[in-house]
Amino acid sequence: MSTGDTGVSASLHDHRLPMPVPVGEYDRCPVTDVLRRVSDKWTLLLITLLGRHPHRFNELHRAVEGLSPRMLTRTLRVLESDGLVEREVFPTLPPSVEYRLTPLGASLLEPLSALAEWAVAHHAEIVAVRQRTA
Amino acid sequence: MSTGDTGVSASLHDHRLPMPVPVGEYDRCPVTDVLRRVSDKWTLLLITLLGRHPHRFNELHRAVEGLSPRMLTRTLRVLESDGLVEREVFPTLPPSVEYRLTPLGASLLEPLSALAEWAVAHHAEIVAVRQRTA
DNA sequence: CAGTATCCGAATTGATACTG
DNA sequence: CAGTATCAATTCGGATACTG
Repeated sequence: MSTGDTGVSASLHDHRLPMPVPVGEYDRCPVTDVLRRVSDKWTLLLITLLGRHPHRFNELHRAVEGLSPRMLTRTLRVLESDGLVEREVFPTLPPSVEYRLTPLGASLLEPLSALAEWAVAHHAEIVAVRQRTA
Repeated sequence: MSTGDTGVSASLHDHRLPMPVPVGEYDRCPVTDVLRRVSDKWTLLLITLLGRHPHRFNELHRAVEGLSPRMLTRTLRVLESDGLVEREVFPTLPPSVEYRLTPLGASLLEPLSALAEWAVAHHAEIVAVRQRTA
């Protein structure tokens, strides 16, 4: 890092966003799109759990304290409609539904890990600064 | 990847979060904390721009179409209070204020790039799935 | 079991006008 | 120039009750 200027950031946004960033363009920026998807209240957690093994609906519901069925469904549906999660229905009685990461979803775990490691490494520092500021 | 099970996801959340994830604990999870910070509407964009070179307030304002002074200030203040951005006031007339990434902020560009590359590589696929679902 | 339906409060963002 | 103040609109998320 700090080779002088923008070696790092260049790779962040230089998939031809011109410098004066029109927000219309920016909204279609892949990075923001993905980031905003992944970063709502429950998505990351669900991806992580599904990264371990497939889960049934109520299994997820039980695993995550505070997550209502409404938000669980909503979050899974978005993930599904983005092709990150796969939903399989077993027509048993009572019905059983299994959710698992698609290969695409699984591949996302990798870059997410880089960010996770950064977060783990630097979170204390952030919190410290935050408290000085507070 | 896909060595069998959770090689990837393990590094995501195994800083000792037990499997039944209590949300109280999860809210203090460094990963989510950082993700939620970075992923509001303007933060990533501002970090990216500041990663190129320091900017003055109105320089950022002009650079990002659709960003109101209110949100610009708010976003910068949060970044500052997290120690990712540094604010320097030059007591000229009229006043001039420069924002730049701190070393901590700059170090965040690196993992962000990993995610950015994933996003660039897979965004088309996501969009395609989305449209089939829509 | 696996959801859906409904209602409501909270948080986020935008628009705009004003100030040291 | 670099913000702040105010108000309105939208979106997000929680609680709860109900259904095939």
